[in-house]
Amino acid sequence: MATPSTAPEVMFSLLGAAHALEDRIEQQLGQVGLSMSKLGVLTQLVEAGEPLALSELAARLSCVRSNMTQLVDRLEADGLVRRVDDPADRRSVLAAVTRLGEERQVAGAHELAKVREEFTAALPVADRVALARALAALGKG
Amino acid sequence: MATPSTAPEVMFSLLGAAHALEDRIEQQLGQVGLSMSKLGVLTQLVEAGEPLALSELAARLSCVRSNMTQLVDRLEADGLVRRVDDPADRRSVLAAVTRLGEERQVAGAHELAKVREEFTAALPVADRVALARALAALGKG
DNA sequence: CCGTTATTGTTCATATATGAATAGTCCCGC
DNA sequence: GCGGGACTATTCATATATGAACAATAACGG
Repeated sequence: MATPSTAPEVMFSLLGAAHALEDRIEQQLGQVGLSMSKLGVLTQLVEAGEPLALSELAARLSCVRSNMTQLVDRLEADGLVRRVDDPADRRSVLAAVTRLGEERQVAGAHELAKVREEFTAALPVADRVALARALAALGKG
Repeated sequence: MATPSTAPEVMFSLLGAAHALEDRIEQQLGQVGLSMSKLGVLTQLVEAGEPLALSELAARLSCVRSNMTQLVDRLEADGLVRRVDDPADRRSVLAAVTRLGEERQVAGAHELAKVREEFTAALPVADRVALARALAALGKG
């Protein structure tokens, strides 16, 4: 017989594991004065290699625009990003990463890589493959 | 050769899947005027069968006490919970579930069960077992 | 062209969460 | 007994997130 009683438990295990992982990432990023949200914005800007509209950032990071307004407010207060007028569209406001922002992004990515290594180390290869497959199945469903 | 490039991806897949699942749960609970947090408190109170101190609730739900203060504020405003003095300890404040709160807890648990069924249906048995094993490995690490 | 529609960022209200600071209360060692 | 340390809930500041309402601007159809 299978283990029917594990079904509900697994869902909560998934939520719990993700929560713990998030806490771990936030803690690690906190060491360089970043959060997952802030690093996400900086990384998008660095990868794009040019200023992006707040609207575009919100779309890429899957959040609403009002959230990006506040996030960029805080990043600007931190000196990691600058608001720039969009010459092509007067409605639009672009976020440009600063020199300090670029440096911080590198530092943040490094901290994130550490957590990724921890994660990988804690998970035997067979389990990692199985986890990937299971999550893929969930994503399709 | 293994698939080294999947390692980082899996970590983010896990976060993404958990995020999507949480959104789904919140959406479903929203139909009966609840959130995960609120349902968590109500369920603890119903299962305990007696009023619990806010401190105890915070411990059981793994959050800080100031969060519980606010959560119980909102639950009280919703009429789902009542603050009661603890006769045995004047520092303590107990949360007592109301009749309406009990009814709502049942409704919320029902909505949650629906999501659990969806979850189970989206995940082939083999994947569910593999997922459980992988999450267990993560928890131990 | 010009009016309708869509888009953009911001503001506000709200929900959830943390952590520091505070006031009240309890309890233990002496 | 009582004084100091531990525990209680609350308040405040802050971070993150959503969604509604709004003003400015763009874009498009006729």
